Amino acid sequence: MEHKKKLHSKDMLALWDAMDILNGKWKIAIMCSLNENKKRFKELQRDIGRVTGKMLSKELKELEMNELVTRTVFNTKPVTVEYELTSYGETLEHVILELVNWGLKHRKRILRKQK
Amino acid sequence: MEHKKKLHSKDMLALWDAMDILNGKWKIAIMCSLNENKKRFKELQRDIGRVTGKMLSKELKELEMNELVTRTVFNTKPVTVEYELTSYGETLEHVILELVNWGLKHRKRILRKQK
DNA sequence: GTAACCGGTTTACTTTTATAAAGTGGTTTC
DNA sequence: GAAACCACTTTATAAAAGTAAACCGGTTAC
Repeated sequence: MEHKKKLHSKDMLALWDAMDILNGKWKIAIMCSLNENKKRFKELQRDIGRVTGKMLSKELKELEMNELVTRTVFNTKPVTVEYELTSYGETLEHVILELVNWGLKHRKRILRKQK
Repeated sequence: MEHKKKLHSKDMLALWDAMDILNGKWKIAIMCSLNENKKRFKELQRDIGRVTGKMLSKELKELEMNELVTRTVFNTKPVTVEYELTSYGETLEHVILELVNWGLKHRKRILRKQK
């Protein structure tokens, strides 16, 4: 019976936290869009497509709460609101790239099977 | 206006795939438990705790479908069923560790704020 | 003055996810 | 023969997540 390292409960909590923060249908799409460059509300909505105002607003609030995104209001008329990925938000890049890498391998694997 | 690399739609699909596979309240817990060593249904249930039979069975089926876990039935009486992480399942370790690392940093950050 | 854009919020609804508890068919233990 | 374990499945319900569409106050363009 081979034994590999078991994650401590502290690690498990950290894992839940990370998953929790990434959870939500549009969060990753939002961060990927903002990683390109900062955007306004409607710009984000057009860029992501299919997302409703309600969902975009909800997920942006959650990202803001976790300090992954900043929201800046300018006193133009009509008001301009800019969303930007924080430097802290950028630290998620490694995680996201790992997910992309694994996902790409997974897709290749699936395609091989279908032939 | 600084431009960073934008993820291609292919990468975005891969990202959705990966998130999709990790999605579900107990999936990561199951894989972490099985990473330690293979286990039977009730062993898993006791190890994870709080998970209902229905959920465990559902999530195991999904993991099996994605070939991350194998299910082996032995003709003992009563039947023995063993779940084991596949070598493919083990390739998720990098992803999981990235998530753990980020989560740990995140928790430290939160604690600093609370002082 | 009316249509359209901005950055949302509200309402009403559907879908998905998760829970708790009981049941199933078989086996072993006493 | 009663209780308990195994690996589940079924039923019924509740909570969470997501959607579609209308609405809001304000501003600008025609």
